[in-house]
Amino acid sequence: MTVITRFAPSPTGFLHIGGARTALFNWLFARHHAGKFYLRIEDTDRKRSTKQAIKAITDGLQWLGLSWDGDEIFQSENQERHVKIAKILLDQDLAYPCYCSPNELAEMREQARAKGLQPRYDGRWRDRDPAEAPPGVKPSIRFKAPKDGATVIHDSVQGCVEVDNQQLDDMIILRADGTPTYMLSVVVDDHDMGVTNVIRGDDHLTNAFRQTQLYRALGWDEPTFAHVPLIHGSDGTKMSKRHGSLAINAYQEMGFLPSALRNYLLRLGWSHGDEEIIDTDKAIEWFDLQDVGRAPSRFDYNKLESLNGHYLRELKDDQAVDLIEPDLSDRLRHKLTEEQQNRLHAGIAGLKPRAKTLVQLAENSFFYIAPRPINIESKAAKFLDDNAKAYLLELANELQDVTDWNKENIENLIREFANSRTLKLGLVAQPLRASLTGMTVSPSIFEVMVALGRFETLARLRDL
RNA sequence: GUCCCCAUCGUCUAGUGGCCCAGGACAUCGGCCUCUCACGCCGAAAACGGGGGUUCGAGUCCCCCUGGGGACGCCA
Repeated sequence: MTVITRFAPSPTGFLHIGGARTALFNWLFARHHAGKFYLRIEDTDRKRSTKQAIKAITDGLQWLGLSWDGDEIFQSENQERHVKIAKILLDQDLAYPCYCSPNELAEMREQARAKGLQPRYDGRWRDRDPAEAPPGVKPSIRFKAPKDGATVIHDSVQGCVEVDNQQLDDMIILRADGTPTYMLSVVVDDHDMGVTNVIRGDDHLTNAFRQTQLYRALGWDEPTFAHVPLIHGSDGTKMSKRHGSLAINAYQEMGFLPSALRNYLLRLGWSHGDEEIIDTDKAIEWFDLQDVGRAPSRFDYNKLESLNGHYLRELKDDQAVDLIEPDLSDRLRHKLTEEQQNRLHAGIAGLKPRAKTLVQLAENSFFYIAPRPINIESKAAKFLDDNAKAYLLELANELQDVTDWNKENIENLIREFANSRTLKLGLVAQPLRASLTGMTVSPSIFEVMVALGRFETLARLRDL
């Protein structure tokens, strides 16, 4: 049997970090088993679903590199089918109309809570003659859930979990306006799509029991469930839009790489021995639901950053330049000239290990393309007193005559220059760095000079 | 409140009864490298929530407590 998974977000907001991990796990599981991974947009709540949210979700998945099979599926398009199934349940006396008003229900819940019971529907219309229905009230349709015994699920992550059927009330499957509810729609769609493994957040665990009852009532095979623990914010509670969880594109804007985010998310709740750096091929090869932990985890920005630094260093020089070029030309407010691109390509290798994010990489490389005279940070300016400026000018004159402008020659000349004046190398290098980069921190100053080229180097020195 | 789930360094985790006076990674703190800062390398500090069992032996199994989380919608 081919494995079929699905990611089923509701388009009421952006794709956040928890959703992204759920999608990743579904994707990984399907790819590992050479199965299918579908995207189903759960847009049955038309009031809250938006086009922007759908786009944010698909863009986010694409950016993360999680490609789904076939076209995305819109749950709202299957409504007729959902209603049809509800009718079948009704015909088979597995569902019934309920004429309770929302107020009545609220009261019921309140009373149950007061008595220390789980707030739930008491089933008052379950066996009542519909002839007693109050006039003019459209009923909702409720599923006739088993009253005795217990429902057990064998969850790939949570193991064997059992709940007393008394805890589960008769859920609404069709609203008073005739539209299907989530609980019905998921079951029907998952069945119709042939979903074999439902991998989703832990917050759905209790739903799994109700859904299981529905599968059984319908005589359908149940999928295997896998409820993955949630990702918590730094305070240890569920992440939400107002609480620590950012849209996936926020991570993109902060300069994170999809590869880093995938690796990070994978290791949050899943492990493979002591492995930390896991590329996507390895992830597909190793991923298994058995290795997903049962405890919730907290989001750790530092670790993400560290991983990002790793993947940044692994980038080919050309790729790295391509990735920061849009940012750079924004700062410049024009496209990069060929000369600027050349300097970047020459300097990028020295820049990569010094950045954790693309944003930092762009920031740190700006000095290469900055128009003269370059801006000198105040901390850097402190290195440029009159004394320093004087010997920097002398140095410029010596540099002018270097026959072959390469790192070795430049370094030799500068070391010799410092030696002859009994200056420590740092006393020359720091002012040099300040005048050439405008900063106190940069890659090796000799590399910088090579990347800048002789003309620009001398010009910057003489700008002082 | 009721039900369900969870519990190893600050964080993510390894650990499936003896290999663990608990290993890795991030972060932290030292050191090396060194023209600055990173990278890299070396090293340090840092955890099995508590109490009962079971067993020759428990981080690993059972029970209780405590703590945390999630679910209890005509939302998904």
